[in-house]
Amino acid sequence: DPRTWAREDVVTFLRWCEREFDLPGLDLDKFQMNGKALCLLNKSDIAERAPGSGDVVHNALQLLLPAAANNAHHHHHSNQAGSNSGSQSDSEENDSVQDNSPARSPAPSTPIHLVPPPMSPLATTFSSAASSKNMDKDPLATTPDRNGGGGDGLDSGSNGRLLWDFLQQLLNDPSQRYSHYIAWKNRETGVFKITDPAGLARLWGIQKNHPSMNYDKMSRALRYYYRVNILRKVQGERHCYQ
DNA sequence: TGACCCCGGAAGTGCATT
DNA sequence: AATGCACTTCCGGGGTCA
Repeated sequence: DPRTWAREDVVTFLRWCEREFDLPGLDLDKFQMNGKALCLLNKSDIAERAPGSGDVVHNALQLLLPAAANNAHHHHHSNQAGSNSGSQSDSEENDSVQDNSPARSPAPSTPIHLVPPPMSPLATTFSSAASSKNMDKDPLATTPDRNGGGGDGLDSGSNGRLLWDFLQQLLNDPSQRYSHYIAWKNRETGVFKITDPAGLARLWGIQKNHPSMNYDKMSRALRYYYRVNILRKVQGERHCYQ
C-alpha cells in the first residue's frame, strides 16, 4: 500500500518508474515525502514536480493503490464531530478533543492535501480539501470511521492524529467552530493564520495528552514541516503559515 | 527593556514496525 | 531488541514592537 511508504520507499518507487517507463531523470528532491503524502498529490501536483512524466507516475501510483481507493465509497458522514453545539468555549474545547480523540480515530486519514510543491503554491493542497479535487475523502468523514470495516485503517497515522491532520480538520470544520483558534486567510493559496496560538496549542496538547504543550513547542513541530515541504512560513506575517 | 515571534540544533519520548 | 517516525522539550540566537 503506497500510503504506508516511508520516504525512501517513495524514492524507490520513483526510481522504479524511471527504469520501468524509461522516464527522464526525476527530481527526487521534489518528492521528499512519504507515501501517504505522495498519494495526496493529484495528477497536476505530480506533473508539476515531474514535468513530462507526471501522468505516468500518477497512473503507476494509482495502479498500486489497493482497493482502498474503491472503498472510498463508504463516506459515512457520521458527524459526531459536528454534533456538539456547545456554546461555551470551554466545553467546546473538550468536545473537540473527544471528537478527535486519537484513540478513537485510528485513521486520521484524510490527509487530504498538504505536502505541496516546494516551490510552488504549497497550498493547492490543504485548502482544496473541501472541494475534493483529490481522490476522495472528506476529512471529517473518515474520522469517526474507527477501524472501518476490514480494518484497512490508514495506517501511518494510527498512533493518533498527526499535527497537520489536526490543523487541517480544524481549518476545514464545516461549521467553522475553530475559527477563533485557526482560520484560512486565503484558502486558495493555502495561507492560514493561527488566531489564538496559546489556545490552539492547548487544544493540541489535550489532543496528544501533553498538558504542558504551548505555542513555542507546537510551533517547533510546525517548523519540522518546513523540511518536508508540508508547510512554509508566510514571511512577515505573524502566526501565518502556508 | 522586556515580551513575543521565529528559527533550527540536539536530545529525549512514546508508539509502531521490523 | 532494534529501528524509525513524529513529535516534545529545551535552548541559544536573532528580530520586531510597544
